[in-house]
Amino acid sequence: MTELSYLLTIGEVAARSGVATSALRFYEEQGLISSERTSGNQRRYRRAVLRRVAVIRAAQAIGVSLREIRSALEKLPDGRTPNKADWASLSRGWRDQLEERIEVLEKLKENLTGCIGCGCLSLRTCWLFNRDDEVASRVDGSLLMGRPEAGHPSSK
Amino acid sequence: MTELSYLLTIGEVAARSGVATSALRFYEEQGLISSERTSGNQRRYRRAVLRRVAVIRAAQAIGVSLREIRSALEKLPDGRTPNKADWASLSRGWRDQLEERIEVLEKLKENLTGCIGCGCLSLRTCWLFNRDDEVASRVDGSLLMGRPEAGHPSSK
DNA sequence: CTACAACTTCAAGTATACTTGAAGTCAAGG
DNA sequence: CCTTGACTTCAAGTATACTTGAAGTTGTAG
Repeated sequence: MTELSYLLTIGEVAARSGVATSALRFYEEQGLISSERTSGNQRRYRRAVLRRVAVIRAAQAIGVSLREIRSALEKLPDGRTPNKADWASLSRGWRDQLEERIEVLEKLKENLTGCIGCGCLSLRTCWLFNRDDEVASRVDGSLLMGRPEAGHPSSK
Repeated sequence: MTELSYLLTIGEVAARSGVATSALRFYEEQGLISSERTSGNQRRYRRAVLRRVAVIRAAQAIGVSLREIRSALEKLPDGRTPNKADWASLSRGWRDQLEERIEVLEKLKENLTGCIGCGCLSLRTCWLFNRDDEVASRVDGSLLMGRPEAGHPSSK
């Protein structure tokens, strides 16, 4: 059951995943990945960690925070590396976020393009130049979200 | 030329733009917006600031940093609020970023969907489960970027 | 066996984008 | 005039996601 083959050093994982060693240690500290130790206390990773790191980076690209990623990974029975079925269920949830995110950006793109293309900047049709009052409350709400990261807890 | 009408207080701008007063002061500190002062040292904004704030929030939604937004706005002759033509040139540049961003996310979505739909997780076709070596260097490069915000200056 | 790269921990630093709090001032209604 | 909410500045705090540096240890090639 357990992988017998070759355990990877942190440097190898870094090289193969493209993630800095400091980031890998950070992920471990945050409970996103795990490792075994040699008698001399050095980390040794199972190959599966590469998949796990890939999943983490993919989720990050979607805009999922490390906290959320950890939660999602923790929900896997016995915290194993996502297999086919696990990944399917993980990605289903994240895909919704991703789709929403894409939609927002597409909408924004349409607006940008529209504003340029049709010369609509008559303060009549362009949302950017015509959102003074009614639209105001929507700004924090959903339209301009996309990044729940730094700062703005949306006027908590 | 100059708008005569009614100057807005910071509270009014906050209410109408949906941006907190603290954020507005921060934007001013960062040179993104400007204001006049009353004899009693309180800020008074021209209505045009609402457009400018909208532009800022839109750009942020695309993923442009405040630093970059400021640079872009500074390039406008005499630092005025973007009018039709200005906004066209601003958005042209940002639209490219936006399109790239959308493309990355679309690609990721295809991968997620594909992985779920076709049961391709044979470690053969799925990029997520098959990127160990060759793909590694691409991770920081472009594929998983999208957010140059917090932290990762990509192994500076 | 020795050199040296790669590893270890831990504290502190960095960057972005704000928010919060303290202490005080201003403006407008009653 | 007085109250009160909105405003002022400035320093410090918050959150995320890491990176950097110091000081010491390990693993392996020669």
